[in-house]
Amino acid sequence: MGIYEELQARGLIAQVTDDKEIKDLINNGGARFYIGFDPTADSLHVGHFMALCLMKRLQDAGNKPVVLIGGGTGYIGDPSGRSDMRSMLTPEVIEHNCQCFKKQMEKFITFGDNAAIMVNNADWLLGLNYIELLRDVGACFSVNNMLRAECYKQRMEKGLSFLEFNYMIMQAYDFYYLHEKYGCNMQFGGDDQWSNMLAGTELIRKKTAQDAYAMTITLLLNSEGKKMGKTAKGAVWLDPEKTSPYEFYQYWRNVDDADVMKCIKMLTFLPMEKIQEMETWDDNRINEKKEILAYELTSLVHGNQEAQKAQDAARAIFSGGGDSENMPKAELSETDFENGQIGIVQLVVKCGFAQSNGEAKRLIQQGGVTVNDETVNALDKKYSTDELKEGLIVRKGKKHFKKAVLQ
RNA sequence: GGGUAGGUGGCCGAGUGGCUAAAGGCGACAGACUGUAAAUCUGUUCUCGCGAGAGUACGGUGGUUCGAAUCCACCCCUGCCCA
Repeated sequence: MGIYEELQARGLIAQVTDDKEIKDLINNGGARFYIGFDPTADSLHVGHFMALCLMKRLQDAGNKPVVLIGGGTGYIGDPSGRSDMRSMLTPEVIEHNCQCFKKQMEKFITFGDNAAIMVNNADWLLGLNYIELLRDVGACFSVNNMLRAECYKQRMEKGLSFLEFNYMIMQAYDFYYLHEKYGCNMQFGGDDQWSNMLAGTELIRKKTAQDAYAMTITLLLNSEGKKMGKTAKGAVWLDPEKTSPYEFYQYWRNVDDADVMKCIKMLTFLPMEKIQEMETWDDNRINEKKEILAYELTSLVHGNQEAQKAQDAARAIFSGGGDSENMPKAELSETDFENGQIGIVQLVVKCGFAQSNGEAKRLIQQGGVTVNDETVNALDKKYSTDELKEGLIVRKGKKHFKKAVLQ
């Protein structure tokens, strides 16, 4: 089974410009492909993770990846798949984000002379001359066609600035540039990128009369049709400082029943035979599947050790074992105490279970807070430094645990 | 540039001088039920305060008024129509 067939079997392929050519290209390791990442935040998230996995799969199959960091396109902001206007990022923020991306990716993909390379489109976009670009590239685009693109249609009602409208041209130019400079013949991306990617293949055809290809991967949607990888607090990040390995594990451990197999197929590197076998499993093994999913992904992102720790912690907490060793910790300092005591409200806030005192109080009043397995009802309940030195297991609701410890 | 409709809490959206910290819905959080699932039901959902209460808030800045999300002026942003 070639890589193309594997991607297909995993349900990853959404749209392709030419399935025969692409199959041929990637199955034989003939693709020099690129995927772009816009530096809109200081860490990669699950959406990027899918793209990175795809990159890894293709690299393993002998293809050469080009990681494109959108240091230049970040100045514009992609309107695709968004109903609202993007806020403009400052140059400092963009630069910072680029650096963060780079660090995280280096852990993931093999870079080197004969392996993947990383480029930043700021290097060629920022110095462009407007008039030259208009004559050189702008002439190749039909506004009529652009307006017909799905990604803009949705924005026609809400408003689309010229700045954002140009994103497609910049992305197309990237593809053209990489094609010329690095012989890049393919682009991959999320399905919401389809219009932008097509624009690139067309630009290359017009400028060079050569063919280039594009393929999009299915967006990871849950059974309700919403993008996965989002929590109440925002995205699920790959940076352990922003989303701890335990939280990361728990996110996947808690996906809907209906989404488990899809996630395993699309995100993990488990061999297809194993996955096919899992699909025949009895319904009552659903939790086993979820554990596998969570473990596999945590291990990919944070390493085996962290994955094991997260799994141990989760098992200890939910199956009643007493081991609180690997439980996420909330570390307190002497300054959190008053007269050698800390109130339950402060404790809940310190654990990150509530944003404000008021929220913490509501939680307590609703019976949502448990300390060492005892529901706390009294708002004025206090704990001593001695108790905190021992460590208290604070629980919010059923699933959120922290071990509060005084250092 | 001209005309016109708008900008309200995380989102959608009502409100058009005091009874409005602002209906309703969605989302989120908690409780019950469960399998750390879904669905359902109940409660909560700006900040501080045990509480009475106080503070901040309806694009921005000023103003009118005892009192403004609501009225006026100017500004910023968005849709639509005309140029």
